[in-house]
Amino acid sequence: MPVPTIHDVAKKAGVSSATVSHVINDSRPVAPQTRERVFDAISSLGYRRDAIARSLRRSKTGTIGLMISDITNPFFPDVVRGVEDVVYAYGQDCNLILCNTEENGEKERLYLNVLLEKRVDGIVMAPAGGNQNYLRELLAGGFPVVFVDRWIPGIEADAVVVDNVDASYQIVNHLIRLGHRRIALMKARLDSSAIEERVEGYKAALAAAGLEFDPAYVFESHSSIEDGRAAGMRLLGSSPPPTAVFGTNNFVTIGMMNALAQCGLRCPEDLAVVGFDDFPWASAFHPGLTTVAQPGYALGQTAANLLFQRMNNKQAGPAVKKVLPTTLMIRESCGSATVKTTPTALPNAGGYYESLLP
Amino acid sequence: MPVPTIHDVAKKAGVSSATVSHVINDSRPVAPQTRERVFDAISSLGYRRDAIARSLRRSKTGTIGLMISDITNPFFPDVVRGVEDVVYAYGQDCNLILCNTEENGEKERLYLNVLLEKRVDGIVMAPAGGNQNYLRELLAGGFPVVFVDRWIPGIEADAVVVDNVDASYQIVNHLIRLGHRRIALMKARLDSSAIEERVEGYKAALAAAGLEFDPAYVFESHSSIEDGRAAGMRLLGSSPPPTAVFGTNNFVTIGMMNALAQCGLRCPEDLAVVGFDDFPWASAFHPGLTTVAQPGYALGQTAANLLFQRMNNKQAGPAVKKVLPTTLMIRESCGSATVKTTPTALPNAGGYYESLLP
DNA sequence: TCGATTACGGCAAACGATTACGGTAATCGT
DNA sequence: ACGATTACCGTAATCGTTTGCCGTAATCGA
Repeated sequence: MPVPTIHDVAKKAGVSSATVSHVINDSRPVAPQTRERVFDAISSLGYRRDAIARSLRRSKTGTIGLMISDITNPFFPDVVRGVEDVVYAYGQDCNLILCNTEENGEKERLYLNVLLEKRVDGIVMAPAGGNQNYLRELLAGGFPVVFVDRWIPGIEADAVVVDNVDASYQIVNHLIRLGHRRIALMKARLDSSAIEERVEGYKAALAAAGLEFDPAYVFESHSSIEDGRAAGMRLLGSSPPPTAVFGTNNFVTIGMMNALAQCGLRCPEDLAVVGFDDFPWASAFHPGLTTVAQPGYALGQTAANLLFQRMNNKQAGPAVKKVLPTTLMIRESCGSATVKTTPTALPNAGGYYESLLP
Repeated sequence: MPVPTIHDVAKKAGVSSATVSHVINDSRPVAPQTRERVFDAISSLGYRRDAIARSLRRSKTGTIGLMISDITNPFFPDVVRGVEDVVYAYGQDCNLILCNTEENGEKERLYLNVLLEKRVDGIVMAPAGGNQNYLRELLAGGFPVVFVDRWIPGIEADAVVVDNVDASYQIVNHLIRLGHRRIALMKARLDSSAIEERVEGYKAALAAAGLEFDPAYVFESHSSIEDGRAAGMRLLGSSPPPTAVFGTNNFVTIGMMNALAQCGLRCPEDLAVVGFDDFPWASAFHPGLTTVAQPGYALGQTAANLLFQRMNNKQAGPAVKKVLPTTLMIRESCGSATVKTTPTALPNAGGYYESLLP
C-alpha cells in the first residue's frame, strides 16, 4: 500500500470511512475516544488526505488562477504578492496557479482553458489585448473573474485599475511646468488598455498646455529594455531633439536610460526623463527617477478581495470597477526649470514647483 | 445541466463515454464519422473535460509546486520565469502553483503539506532554514523535489545553485585589488545557506589578502530595504569608517545606497559598494552598481528540467548538484584605485584591473 | 417502565473521468 | 458460405472522498 487512503485509516481505527472524514473536517460530532483512535491511525499510517478526490466530491478546488503578462516585469511581483497574501489569509489550503501570458492572446486563451479544466474557483487576470469572445462568454456564464491593471473595454467584469490617463497627465504636466516644450513619448507596443490610456494622458497634458501633439515625437518599441534602448537611440538622433521624455513603461524607460548612458549623455542635463511604475531602486541611484508609482500590492489585494466576494455571494451584481490612486514620485531625473527654451504662459499654474519657474 | 459531463457528450453523440474519452485523448482508433459526431457534440454542448476527475483516475495532476521565499525579491522573478517556461514547454496543460514562504519554516511546512495534498507531481523549492525532518522523509519516500538557489546541508536531493563562496570571493577580491583594506559586510539575516556561503567567501578573500576579519565590520540586518538602510546608517557612523562594503543581498545593498543618499554621501567617492544579484537597472543609473550576477533564469530552467527528468525516469539515482556560473558585472560603484590607504603587496595579482593599481 | 430525545456512527450513492476487458459487426480469404 | 481476423466500441470497475439517510444505543424525564 504505497499511499494510504481514508479507508485504510478507517480499518485501522475500527470505524467507517465516513467517521474518519468527519473527524478530519470536523463536520459532525464524534466521540472523543473515537477521534483519538482516528488521529492515531492517521499519524501511524502517515495518511494525508487527497485534495483531488476531495475537490471532485465538493466541486471546489481551493485554487485560484492568476494570469499576468510577465512576472519579470517589475510591476507584477507586488501585485502577485498582494493576491497571494489575501488568498493565503482566506484559507490555509487555498493557493494560486501562476500563468505568464506574455501579452500573447493565444497563450492567454490556452492558459485560460487549462485553468478552467483544472476547475479553479476563480481567476484574477491582467488581460492581454485581442479578440476575447471566450472571455465574454465565460463572464456571461457567471464564472468569477476580476481584471487587474487593465480591462477590456467591451467586457463587463470587476476590475481594479489605476487612472492611467490622469497619472500620465500629471507627470507630463510636471514636465511642462518645469518649462519643457518638446516632450517625447516612449510608447511600449502592447495591446493593453493601460498603454493607450497613458498615451491619452500625455496628449491631454499637451493639449491643456496649448502644445501641439507631434507624432514625430512618439517613439514606439516593443516592451523590452533592448528595444527601448534602440528607440531611445532613435530619439537621441532626432532633430530638433526633445528636451524631455515620458516612458510609458518600466522597460522602455530603462531602455531610454541605457541609451543615454551609451551616448555618454547625462540625465537630466541633456534630457529629462520620467517613467511609469516606481521601483525600490528609484531613489538609491542618480539620477533618482521621477515616476508615477502604482500601488501594485494594493491592486493585487483589492482584486483578490473582490474575487472572493464574488465567489461567496453568488449574487451576480453589476460589475464594480475600483480605481486606486497613483502617486507622483518627484526625484531628480527632470531636474528643475533649467530648460533652454523660454516658457510661455502656463495653464494650471500654481503649486509644487511654482517657485522654480521663471 | 450547468456544466456538461462526458456522459452528456456521449449521449448527444450516440456513443459511449469510453469512446468520447478516446477521441478526446486519442488513446485508441475511432472511426472518422464517430470522431466527427463526438466533436460536434462537444462543441455544441460547450463541454470541457474535468481535470480533477481526470487527475483522480490517472493519479497525476500536471501541476508542479514552486516554493520561494518572496517573489518581491528581484532575484526570484527570473527563476520563476525559467521554471514556468520549461513547465509550459513540457506540456501545454501543465502548470505551477506558486508559494511565498517568506523564509518562514512554519509557513513552508504548511504550504508543503497543501502541495502534497493537492498531489502536485513534483516540487522545486528554495528551502528556508530550520529543522526539516518532514523534508527528509518526503525525499526518502522518493517524491520528486529539486532545490534551487539553496540547499539543506544534511539532505540528499537534487539542487541547482551557484557557487556563492567563490562569487563572493571574486567580488570582495575585486575590492581588495582596488586597494581597499577596510571592507565591511552587510549581512542579511536569513536562515539560508546562500548567505552563510557569501560570508564565507568574504572571509576567504580577506584571509587570502592577509587582511584580518573584523567582526565589527559586519553589519547585520533583516533582509529588507528599510532595515538595510538602518544598518547602513550604523555603518556610516562607525569609526574608522570602512572604505568599501559588500552587500550580501539585493535588499541590504539597496538599503545601503539609500543610507548613503540620506547622508548626502557619494558612491564611490565616499564609499565603494558592491552587491550580490544583478538587476536590469544596474547599468542605467549612476553609479552603475558593481555586482555579481546570478543566472536566475537558467537556475529556474535547470531546476525544472532536473525535476522532469526525476519525474519521468522513476530511477532514484543519487542526488545531482548543479553549480551554475556567476558573472562579475564591473561597473562604477567602486570607482578605480582611489582609496586613500596605501595598498600593500597583493596576492592574486595580475588581471583585469592590474593596470589601475599603483 | 416507557417513550422521546440525543448522540454516534455505518452504508452506499454520488462526483466525472479513465481503462481493462470483452463483445459485435464488418471484412477477407478460400 | 463459413471461420478467422480486424476494427470499433460499450460495460463496468476504479480512483478517494463527501454526505444524505438511517439505525442503534444511551440518556433523560415523568
